[in-house]
Amino acid sequence: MLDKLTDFDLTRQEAAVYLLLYSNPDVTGYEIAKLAGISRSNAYAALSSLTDKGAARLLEGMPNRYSPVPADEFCGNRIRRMRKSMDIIVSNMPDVSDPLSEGYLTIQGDRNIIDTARSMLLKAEKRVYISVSGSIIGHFTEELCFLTENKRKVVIITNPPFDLSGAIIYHSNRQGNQLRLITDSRRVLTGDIDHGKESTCLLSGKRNLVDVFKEALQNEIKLIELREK
Amino acid sequence: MLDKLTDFDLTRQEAAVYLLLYSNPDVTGYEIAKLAGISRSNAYAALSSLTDKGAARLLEGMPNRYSPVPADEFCGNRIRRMRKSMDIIVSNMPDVSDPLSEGYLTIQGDRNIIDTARSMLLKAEKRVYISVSGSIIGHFTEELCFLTENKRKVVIITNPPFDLSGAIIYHSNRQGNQLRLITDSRRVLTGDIDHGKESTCLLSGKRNLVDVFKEALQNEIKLIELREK
DNA sequence: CCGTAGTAGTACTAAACAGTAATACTATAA
DNA sequence: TTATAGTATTACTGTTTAGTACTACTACGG
Repeated sequence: MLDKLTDFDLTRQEAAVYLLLYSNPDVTGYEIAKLAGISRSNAYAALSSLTDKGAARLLEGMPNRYSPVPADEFCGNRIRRMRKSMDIIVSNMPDVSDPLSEGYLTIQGDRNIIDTARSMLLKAEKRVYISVSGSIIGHFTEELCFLTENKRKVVIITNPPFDLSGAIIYHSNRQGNQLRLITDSRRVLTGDIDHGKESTCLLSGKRNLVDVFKEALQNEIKLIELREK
Repeated sequence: MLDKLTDFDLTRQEAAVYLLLYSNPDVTGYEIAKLAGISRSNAYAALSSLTDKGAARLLEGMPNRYSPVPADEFCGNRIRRMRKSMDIIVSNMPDVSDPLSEGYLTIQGDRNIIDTARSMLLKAEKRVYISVSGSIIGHFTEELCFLTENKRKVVIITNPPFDLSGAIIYHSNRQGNQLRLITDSRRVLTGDIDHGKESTCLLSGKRNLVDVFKEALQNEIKLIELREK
């Protein structure tokens, strides 16, 4: 929980104080210091900072008391502000040329790989082939639904149980943690995944590489079909 | 622009490097150091960090080259992650008791005041009275639209020109930067605004205070109506 | 072949700043 | 006298920024 709150620009101590406010609304700085086991100077500093950041409210009086701003409100405000910043950034950025047809980009870490795959899926215009284990496919449920709802051809190879209305699904008792994703026969993302920060994938738009992986996936599908007879 | 990017967990140096990648895709760390006027050790550190954070991609080769992740993708990923964190935080938080009927909360800073007002507006179930200058009313356009679309009674007192379909609007050549907001005859937010961090407002649910401000607003409306005859 | 210049990358040190931890002090209320 | 309330200050640790030093490689001219 503290970690999640640090995503919203709070220091660990501020996050701890915020959580304390939640279970003890209308407290004084002195009480917070005692509850948190931190010095009063830090408690007052944290409360002041929380108030500035819109996570707490001051009930002025003698003594001053503090209340938390509801988490959905505080977090929602922060996210909305970031959306605005994003709009400003995106509208001020030039278009970036697409490097994918020139070579091979290395994507490291599960998080970045999953983010990259999501982005590819959302930008797909015609068809998508994805082959990945059951533990990973769940990350893409929303994007795959979006695609099937928008009449893209979606072919999925994964472990049972997995179902998705509108998609063509091949069940395979695949071992190992490999990801293969092809979108619009133009981009491929492939490599190992589910190894935390150590996962490494390759992202490319090179036509020959795409063709090689398309053929590999088609062969995988044929083998599954043969096995089902 | 650097400031906006620091909202997305980049240091200022990383943000500067990211912007450089945008105008110079497929560069080496050595080139980045020269363009940014920073030491090569910092350039490599920044590029490594940007790659970890999902803002840049590595084109492995001799030498290594780097490309930016498109800003909408990078920022979108970050915001999505924060939404997830928000969901976790919100679902793990107990309901917080409402302190508003007990006293007077102090809200400081334009940003927090506007955020608080937005929250009050979105939670309004029946009617809203708001009196504020034209330079501020624009912050609430979206929320006010939402209210009128959802059949809440919305009464607005502000400077011309301002219009909103479905709301009752009284034009007033008001001076000074005062905000008065009453929602559902139960909550009031009032004080000065448009003074940056120095603005201070009071937020309360005390019935007598709400009644006093309701009467004050009704009087303001009567005066405007008389003037228009 | 050697020397020079430029490129590529990493290891290390240092200053400034931020976050955390703590002490000391003043003032007030119970 | 004790507890509460709040601020000022110092110290330590970690991060960010700035920089130096070093090794290794490539290209080019003499």
